[in-house]
Amino acid sequence: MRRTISKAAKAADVSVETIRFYERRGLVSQPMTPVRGYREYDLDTIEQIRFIRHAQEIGFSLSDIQELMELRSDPDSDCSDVRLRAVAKLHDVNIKIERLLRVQDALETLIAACPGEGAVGSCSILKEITKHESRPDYAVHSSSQTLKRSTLMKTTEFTVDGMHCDGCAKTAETLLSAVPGVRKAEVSYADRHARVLHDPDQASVTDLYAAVSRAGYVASDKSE
Amino acid sequence: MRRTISKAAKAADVSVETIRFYERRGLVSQPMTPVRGYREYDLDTIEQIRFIRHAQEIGFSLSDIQELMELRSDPDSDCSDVRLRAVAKLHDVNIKIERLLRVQDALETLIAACPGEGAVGSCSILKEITKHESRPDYAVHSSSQTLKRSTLMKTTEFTVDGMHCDGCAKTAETLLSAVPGVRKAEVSYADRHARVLHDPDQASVTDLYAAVSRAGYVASDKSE
DNA sequence: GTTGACTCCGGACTACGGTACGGAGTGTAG
DNA sequence: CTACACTCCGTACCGTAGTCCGGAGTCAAC
Repeated sequence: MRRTISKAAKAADVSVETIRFYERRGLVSQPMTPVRGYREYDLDTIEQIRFIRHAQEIGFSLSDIQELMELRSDPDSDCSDVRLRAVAKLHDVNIKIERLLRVQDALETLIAACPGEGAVGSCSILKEITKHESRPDYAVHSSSQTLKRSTLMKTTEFTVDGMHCDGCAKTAETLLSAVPGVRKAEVSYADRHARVLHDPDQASVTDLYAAVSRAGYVASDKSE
Repeated sequence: MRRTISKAAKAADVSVETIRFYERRGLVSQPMTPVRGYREYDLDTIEQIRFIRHAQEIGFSLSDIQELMELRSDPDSDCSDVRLRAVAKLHDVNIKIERLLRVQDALETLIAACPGEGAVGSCSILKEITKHESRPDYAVHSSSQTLKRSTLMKTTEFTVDGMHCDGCAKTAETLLSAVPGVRKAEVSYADRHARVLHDPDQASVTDLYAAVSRAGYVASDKSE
């Protein structure tokens, strides 16, 4: 029995439409054997689809996954490229978690303060939302952030431990560059050393330390 | 100077298009004074827009906010309705946080295991994603979940403390009903008592306890 | 040889929260 | 009085990850 699309879908635990969608997006290669108009699927394709679902589960978008798959099939690409993407994704996830924790906190506070009965006019939750002042954390359209750009740049140097190759150093550089306010970042694996040009008002030294520790490295003052 | 839409937008810190979008959605009332074709905005409308943005920050969707605003302007509605929505939203947020924490954990494990260099062929991250088995938590298209429906229902009764009105009881009921596997939930404020009809395979007693504790109430075995 | 299940394919639709565009009218400063 | 900024309105579009639809072709069993 030939493995047509619905068998493949069952095997990979997705819907037929999903496979077709992945094909359209170029995520999985269309099988090149349209025998009499029907395509046949090999185990390789099913493996690809499984890979996609697993990568999705750990937070990668379909575009990310496309890149990962290209890396996987390109013999010139390095494992550090993959690692870099994973670290970047972890970074995104951490940011999302932090934001949600703040939201959780706000909601819990609101709920705790609410008597749970009475007229809406005296509802403490609605009152709180109405009067609540936006904290800078939340500001999306804050014009001050985009305007304040004329501050002095500063170079900070520190020690980074826990790296075991040049790839790690590159990872750390990328993470540091991603911190808002960082203009330039150089990290040396051999010297266990980082040099960062940044606006201290936007990116504090603590922020820099946090960025490298996100990848599992340990930052410390170079004098230590 | 009359307050036209761009002034209102600046005052509420949103874009003109956003205000127009809210108007189309019926989120803010269109000012009824189109003097010579131009609409004028009063402070009330700006207050409404601010309310929307604040509510968004704590996780409410525009549809939620529409409901909240209707509640706010309806003298018959009760504060418990608002509380209910906040609790439901907190519930959503908690679920999102849990999911992200699992993702965070998975990524951290992957990154920690990665040497950070070498050919992609030997990349531990890609290997791990490829072989990784879906845990039931993650399963989205799991057919077993939708098919397994013929199990026996069971009624569980327990004590709920910490409620201070009938609204609280209603909140608890809603939360319990939202637990997958729960068919029916009754909570009495007067008796501090809950009676839940559920599929014990899908919704354990622990799940039920967790649901009510999410709203700040305390569940315990009725015999205690 | 016909019925029913399956496949092919493109295109439209879902939810969410906006953003962008184009043509016409209006307000105001120089 | 003219240029430019602003406003009105409807409509189309962005990204994300699919889902659904309809017409046409195909496969296998009865």
